[in-house]
Amino acid sequence: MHALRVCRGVCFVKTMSHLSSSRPESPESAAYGRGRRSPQRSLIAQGAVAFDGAFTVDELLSCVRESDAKIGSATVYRAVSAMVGHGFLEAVGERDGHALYLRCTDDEHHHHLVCTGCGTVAHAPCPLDDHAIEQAAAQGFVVTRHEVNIYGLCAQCLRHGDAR
Amino acid sequence: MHALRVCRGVCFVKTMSHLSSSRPESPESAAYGRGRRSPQRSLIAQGAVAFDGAFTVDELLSCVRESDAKIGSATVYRAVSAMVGHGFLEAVGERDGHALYLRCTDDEHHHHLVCTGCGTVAHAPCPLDDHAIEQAAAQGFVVTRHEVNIYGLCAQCLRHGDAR
DNA sequence: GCATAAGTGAGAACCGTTCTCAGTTACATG
DNA sequence: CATGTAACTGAGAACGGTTCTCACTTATGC
Repeated sequence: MHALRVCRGVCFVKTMSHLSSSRPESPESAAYGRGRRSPQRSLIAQGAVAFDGAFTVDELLSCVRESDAKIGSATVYRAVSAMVGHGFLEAVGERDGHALYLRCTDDEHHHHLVCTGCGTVAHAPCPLDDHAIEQAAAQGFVVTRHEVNIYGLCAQCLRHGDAR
Repeated sequence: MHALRVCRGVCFVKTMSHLSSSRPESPESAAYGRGRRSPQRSLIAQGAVAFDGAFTVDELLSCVRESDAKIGSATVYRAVSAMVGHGFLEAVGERDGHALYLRCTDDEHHHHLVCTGCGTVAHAPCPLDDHAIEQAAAQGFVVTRHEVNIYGLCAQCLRHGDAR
């Protein structure tokens, strides 16, 4: 696998042998399920894993283009939406009108606190506790879906004052 | 222009004498602050108040067009964003890619549970309690902004099964 | 191999929203 | 009341992130 370069402070040189390809239980099957494998989708999954914070499709695209300059944006959009569909990626809000995505390996349900400076992510417990759900029920509602997007600044960005 | 949807069951015929106009402390000053009054903005504020749930700009536009067929969509977008700026309206998520807005008179900080069937809204306490903020701080973050969008079905829509 | 269905790349289309621009109008001021 | 001016309006163009289309390629099961 070719070394992909830095994307938003993420060093991409980590060896990713565990992602190599066509192995029955590779992370790629986690990313795309029973879908077909392609070199492009491999690169895209690797790119997603290499970020250790939230990223936009644009950022992922630039990352991936360092390895394959001809990759199309539609391909990345399709791959991202497939990965979201398989629970490999998660949507975590937006920045300047661009959707933010995140690879999170923690299985337990929780939310994310995204640094608007650098995309670094911290975990936040799901605030929709029993009390909140009961309260909704008391008003006759059944909760079907919720989004909790929390934005802030990480310690490092606070020091440098580079909020976005 | 784009397909306009039915006014989501809100009847606009309610008399709104309290909103009439040019009164020093009318709700319109709450809607637009020190901005100039215009018949269009009056209608738009009245329309926003007439909905008793969440609505999209499109829906508000159709509503307002029943009183003034020539009103432009840009005018409604501008008025809505002015009202959001003055805290008269609140953004409460989206439905099918259309932003949802809400007139909420409760001053205390809280969130909203939007029925995806009819737009009816229930209150939900802000889940970002001290514990969550402390937990963020422990990870070096300062929280600057949060969005909590909760979607569900109200009792009535549950009965009729008309989820969207 | 071979068939075929899934994936790809380029670029057009989509569509909610914002911008531009010329015309109108509310309103402060005298 | 007249007047100046800055805010507002309406029409339509532009914007921009995302999705769709279509012809082509290719992974994969048989």
